[in-house]
Formats: sequence, C-alpha cells, structure tokens
Amino acid sequence: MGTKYKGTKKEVNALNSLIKITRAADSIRSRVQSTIGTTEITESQFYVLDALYHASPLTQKNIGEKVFRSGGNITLVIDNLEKQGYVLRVRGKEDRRYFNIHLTKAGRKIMDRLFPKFLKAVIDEMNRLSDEEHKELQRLSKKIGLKS
Amino acid sequence: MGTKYKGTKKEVNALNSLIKITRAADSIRSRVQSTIGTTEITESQFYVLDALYHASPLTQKNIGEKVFRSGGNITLVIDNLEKQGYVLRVRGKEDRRYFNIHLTKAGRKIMDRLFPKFLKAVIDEMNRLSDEEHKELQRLSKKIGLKS
DNA sequence: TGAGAATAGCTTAATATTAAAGCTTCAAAT
DNA sequence: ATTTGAAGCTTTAATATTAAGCTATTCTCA
Repeated sequence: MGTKYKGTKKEVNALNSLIKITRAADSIRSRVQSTIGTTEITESQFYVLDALYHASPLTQKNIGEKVFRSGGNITLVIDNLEKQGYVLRVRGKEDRRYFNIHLTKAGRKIMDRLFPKFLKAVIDEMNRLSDEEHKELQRLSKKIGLKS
Repeated sequence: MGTKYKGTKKEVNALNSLIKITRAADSIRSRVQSTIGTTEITESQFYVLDALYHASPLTQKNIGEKVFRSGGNITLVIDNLEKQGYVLRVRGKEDRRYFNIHLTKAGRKIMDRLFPKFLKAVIDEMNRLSDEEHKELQRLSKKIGLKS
C-alpha cells in the first residue's frame, strides 16, 4: 500500500496519508456493511434511517447535510425508503416548502434490529485503538478535514 | 460533528473515530476534485488513469485491485475511457483471458496536465500536518484498516 | 486426454450519485 | 400588492457501483 510516486518527502507524505486514510475508511465501511449482512436496505438507506433514528423528524435538507449527499440524491433515497414503508413525508404546516421526514413504526423496528449489529461491528473494527489513539485519530482527522 | 449516540466511552469513541475519519476523507477528496476542476473526465476515470499513469499496462483485474472497485465497474469505466481515446484494450498474447490496458498518447497527455494539479491540491490539503503527524496518521489508518 | 475447477472479463438489474434546470412556496423590498 | 430573489424539493441525463449470473479461456489432475 502507498503511492509509487517518486517525489519530495512532502509530496509522498501527502499522497500516502490521503491514500491510507481513504482506504482505511473504505475498508472499515465495507467490513461493517458485510457484518450487518442484510439485503433489506442499502447502505445509503441505512445511514438515512440512522439519522432519523437518533432525531426524527428531519427535513430532507437536514438529512442531506448529515449524510453529506446532494438534494437530488436524498429525494431518491427517501423515495425508496417511503416505498418500503420505513419513512413518511409530511408537508410542513408553517412552511410548505419543507417535508418533515418521519420514521414509521416499521422504520423504528428495523433499526431496533440493525443498529445494535452496526454498533457491534463498528466497535469490533475500532477496538484496536486505545483511548489515546482514538483521541489522536480524531484530532488529526479534524485537522485535515476542516475547510482551508 | 460527532455522533449523538449516548453510550459507553468505548462505543462513543468507536463511532466518533469512524465518522471523523470518513468525513475527513470525503471532504478532502471532494475539495481536491473541485480544485482540479475539469469536466473532461470523472473522478473514477481519473483514478484509473492515475493507476495507469504510474504503471502501464495493467489488466482490468489489477486496476480493480488498485482502485478498490468491482470487476463490473472497471469494465464500464474502461469502456468510457476507451470511447474517449485515453486507453486501449489489448488482448493478452499468452493468456487470452486478460486485457492489457494501455494508456494512449492522449491519455498520457491529459494526465501530464491533470496530475500536477491533483498533486498540488493534495499537498495543499495535507500540508497542515507535520511529518510526525503524517507518520502517526498513517500508522493509525493502517492499524484500523487491516483485516481483523 | 478429458472433466471439472478456477480465472478474466462482460452483462443485467437495481440503486446511488451529481449537476443543472425547473417548480412551488415563502420572504423582502419598493 | 407586485416584483424579485431565495429556499426546498423534484426531475433529467449521465456515470458509478455492486452482486449475480454468464461466456471464454486456462489450469489441474486423475
């Protein structure tokens, strides 16, 4: 693993750090996903339901900000979740531009089943780090993640 | 930023580290992409060309392993790159199951133009870390990225 | 040598993803 | 009150992405 690019230390460090953090995030996500091991909902749908599971209702705009996806994408994912009966669109009373997206009973039920699996899988993946290492990883992630 | 989940320190640490590393990787990728600012090729296409730029030819399987994408996906991305004239499929002489994917002159030319932009953008993003911090970030990424 | 397993790549069906353009609703300003 | 602009959501067109099943080729080994 790591870039084959031959350059200065600064260049090689930048490329390697980016590659490694990207691959770490990708491989954990993929292993967590396969541990949950369900074909009932997709990964995108899970993360939207997860947002609603911890705070419902939310507007589609809210959800998009939480899961870092475009508005058009959220429209589609909510469409698919609504078809399956996991969420409900309720038009805002005060401001009719909004939809308030509510988790239905079925939505809560599937998350009651899937979230503990998800949490366990994440812990199993991240348990390799000590408290100190978690703190440092979060600090470094924040440092590079911030807008210039 | 960070999870709203109320749990043990272990649980909160695991979720927060995963969220933060994922968002850091996502936001850097997205800022780098917008800095390159081209509509000539997509991000996926760029990463495939990048692999070939530093080692050509490669088989589709090789490329898939480098960019962590499925075989079916590589087939499509190579199709689109081939249509644009940036790569060429050459059937293997010894083993006719393979395609050797070659970067064309046009492919090399566009990467000669885009790669320096990409490199500069990545350095600008990652420059915030000291050499020590790079080393630590890479160590931690590797630690959590490894298969159990 | 011939059958069966393994490997590389392709196809299909479904969802995801974005940017850009469009629609509706609300707010602000004159 | 009317216009103007902004905000939230939808639609469209294009590419991406995966899993699963498919074909062609090569390898294994009895």
